[in-house]
Amino acid sequence: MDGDRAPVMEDVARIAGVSHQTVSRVLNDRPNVRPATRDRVLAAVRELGYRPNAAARTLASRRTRTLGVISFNTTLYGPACMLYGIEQAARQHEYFVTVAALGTLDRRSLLDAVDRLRDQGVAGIIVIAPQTAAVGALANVPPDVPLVAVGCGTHTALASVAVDNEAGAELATSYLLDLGHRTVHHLVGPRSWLDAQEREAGWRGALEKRGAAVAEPLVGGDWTARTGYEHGQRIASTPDVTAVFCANDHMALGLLRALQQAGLRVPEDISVVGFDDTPEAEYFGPSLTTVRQDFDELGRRALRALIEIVGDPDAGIPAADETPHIVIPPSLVVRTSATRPGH
Amino acid sequence: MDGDRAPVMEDVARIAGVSHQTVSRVLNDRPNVRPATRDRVLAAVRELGYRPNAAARTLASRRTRTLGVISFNTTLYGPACMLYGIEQAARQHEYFVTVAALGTLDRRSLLDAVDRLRDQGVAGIIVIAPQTAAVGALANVPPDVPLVAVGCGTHTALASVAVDNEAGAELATSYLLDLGHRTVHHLVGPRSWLDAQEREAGWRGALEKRGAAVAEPLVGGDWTARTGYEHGQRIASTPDVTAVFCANDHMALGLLRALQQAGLRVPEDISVVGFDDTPEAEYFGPSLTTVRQDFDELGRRALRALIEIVGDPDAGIPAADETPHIVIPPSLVVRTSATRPGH
DNA sequence: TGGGGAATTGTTAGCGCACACAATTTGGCC
DNA sequence: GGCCAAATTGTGTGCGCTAACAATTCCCCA
Repeated sequence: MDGDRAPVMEDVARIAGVSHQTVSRVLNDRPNVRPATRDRVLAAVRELGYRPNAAARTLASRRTRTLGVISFNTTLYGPACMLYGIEQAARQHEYFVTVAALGTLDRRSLLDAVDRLRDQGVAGIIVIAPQTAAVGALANVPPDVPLVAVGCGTHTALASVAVDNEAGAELATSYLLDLGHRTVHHLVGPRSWLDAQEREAGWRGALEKRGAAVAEPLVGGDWTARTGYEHGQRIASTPDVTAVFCANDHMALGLLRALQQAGLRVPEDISVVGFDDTPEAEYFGPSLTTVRQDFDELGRRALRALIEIVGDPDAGIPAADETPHIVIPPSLVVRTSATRPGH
Repeated sequence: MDGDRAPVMEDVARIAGVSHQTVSRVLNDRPNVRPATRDRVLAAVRELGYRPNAAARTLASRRTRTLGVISFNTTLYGPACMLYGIEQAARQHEYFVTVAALGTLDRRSLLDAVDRLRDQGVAGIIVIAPQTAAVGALANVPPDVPLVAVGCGTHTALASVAVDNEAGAELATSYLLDLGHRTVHHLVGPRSWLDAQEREAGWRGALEKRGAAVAEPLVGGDWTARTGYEHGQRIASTPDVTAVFCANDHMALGLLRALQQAGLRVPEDISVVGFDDTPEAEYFGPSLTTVRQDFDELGRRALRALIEIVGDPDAGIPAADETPHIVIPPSLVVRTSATRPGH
C-alpha cells in the first residue's frame, strides 16, 4: 500500500470530483473557485497527503522559488550571520535558499559558483564575497541573472547592500582622537578585502580630517587572532603607540593578548578598538570597544532587494525599475578597551 | 537576438544533426556514442551556450541532485562549520545544498522545516539540531525521507554522525584530575542540548571513575560568554574551587573574564578548560586548554553518509543497507589555562 | 560477399503541472 | 420566463527532459 507512488494532482481531482485544473486553482489561490469546491479539494489534498511536485511546477510555470547565495567562507562570523538573515527572510517570502561556498577566491571560482547556481535554476543570486577579485568577477556575470552583492561596496553597477565601513572606521578613529590620542594606529585587514580597504580609508580620512599624523598602517592581518597577536608583539616593543584601531574584533583579541603578555595594560597604556562587535567582544579582557554592524539586517535587506529585482507577481511585488544601493550605518559600542592616553 | 528564450536540447540536436536523445546521452555520459558524434554535440552545446533545465531533468528522471540541511542556528560556530563542510563535500558529489534554518527549537518547527524541504523535492536531509526536542521530533519524520542526524547522539534509530562528547568531557576532566585537582567543577551547557547532557555525563563519569567528589554542576549556561561570566562571578566568591570544565569555549571566555575581574589568577588560582576549540580560544587570556572537535569533518562525514543512503547509481555508489552510526573522537588541546592546583 | 550480432542512433511516451481557452453554470433583471 | 454577462469549471497542450524500445548502421568472420 505504501508502495504506490506519491499522489498527483489528478488523484486529488478524482477524489474531489473536479478537474485537475480546479485543484491547481485552489492550490495557487486563484480566484473564481466556489468555497464549497475549494473545501472539497482541500479535503482531498489532506486525505491523500498530496504535495505538489516542485519540479513539475517550475517546469510548467517557468518560475522557481529558490534563490542562490554565494559566500566565500560561511564559517566567518559575518557571512554566517548574513546567511542566517537571508534564510530567515527568504522563508517569509516562501523562497528556498541554496548555498554555494567558494573554494578559493579567484574570479574563476566565483564564476563557477554562479554557473552552478544557474544550472540549478535559481531565480536570483546573492553574493557575499567582499574581495576585490570577486567584485571584479561580478562584472563578468551575464546580466540576465538577477544579482545582489552584499558587502561588495556600492560603487558597482550591480544592486548592492553594504555596511558603511568608512563611516565605521571614522567613528572608531574619531572616538580615539576625541579621547586625546595624538594619532591612532591601524591594524589593517587583508587588503584583498573591500572591507579592509574601506576601513583603512575611513581611518586615514578621519586622521587627515583632524590633522593628526597618519602612522604607517600595520599590514599583513588576515582577520585572525593570530595575526593580531603577531602585530601586538611588535607594537609592544614600539614606544609612542597609544591607540590602535583593529580592522576586526578577532585581530583585536590577538592584539590584546600580546600586549598584556608584554606587560602593557589596556586601556591605560594602549587603547584598542575593534570592528564587528562579535558576541564575545564584550567579554574580552578588557571588554572591547568596537564598531557594531548589523549583519543580520544586512542579510535581510539583501534578500528584500533581490526579491524586488526578480519581482513577485503573486505577492504583488513588482520588479524594481532601478538597481538599489543600500547602505547601512554602523554604530560605535563603547566599552572599556579605550580611554584617554596615560599621563 | 537576446530575446529568444534559452536553447533547449532540441536546438542542440538540430545543430549537431542528431536526435535530442543522442544529446541527452552525451550530456549524461551514457555509453555507446561515437566519439565523433559526441564532439559534434559538445560543439553545438558550446555554440549555443546550452544549459540543461534542471526542473525538466528532475521531473523526467524522478531524481534530484539537491540535499537539504536543517540547522537550528547557523550563526553558532559549530553549525556554521558543519554547514561549510557539508557544502564542500556536496559540491564534490555534484549535489546542491539548500538550507532551512529553524526559527525556534520545538518539534513543530523542525517538522515544518522537513516539510518545506520535502516540498522542494530534496533527495535527502541532514539535520543539525542537537536539542533533545529535535531528536524526539525526528522520530516523527516519515521514514521515506533519507535522513542523517548530526550531533544528535547515536542512540537514535536514524543514521547519525556525532562527536563523542562524553569522551571529550572525560578527557578534559581526567586531565584536570591528573594535574592534581581534588575535583572538577562543571559549567553545564543548556540542558535542552544533547551536547550539554553528554558532556555533563562524561564529566560526572570521569569524576566517579576516579572516586573524586562530584560537585554540584553549575547550571543555567546557554553557551554564551554572558552566562559564563555570571557563573564566574559566583565562583569567584566560592572558596575551594580550583578547576572548572566549561561546556564550551564561549562560556569559558566569560568565566575567565569574571575570574580575573575578581582578582583571581588563571591558571594559578583556578584552572579552566573549555570545549570546541574555536579559532580564538588560543588567544584568550590565558590561552585556553580545550577539547577540540572537528566540525568540518563532521559535516563531511554526514554528507557522505547521506549520499550512501540515497545511493547514487551514476557514481556507482550503492544505497547502503544499514544505517550508519559514525562517532568522531575529540582530542584535548593543551594550552595554558590549566595547571596543577596552587599551594 | 553475405549474414549475424553488437554498436549506434532515432522514435514514442510520459514525468506532473500551469496556461490559454472552451464549455458550462449561475445569477440578476426586465 | 427568458436573456445576457459574470462566475465557475473543464479540456487540450506543452514546459524540457529521460526512459524504454525500435530502427539503423557497423564490423567481423565464414
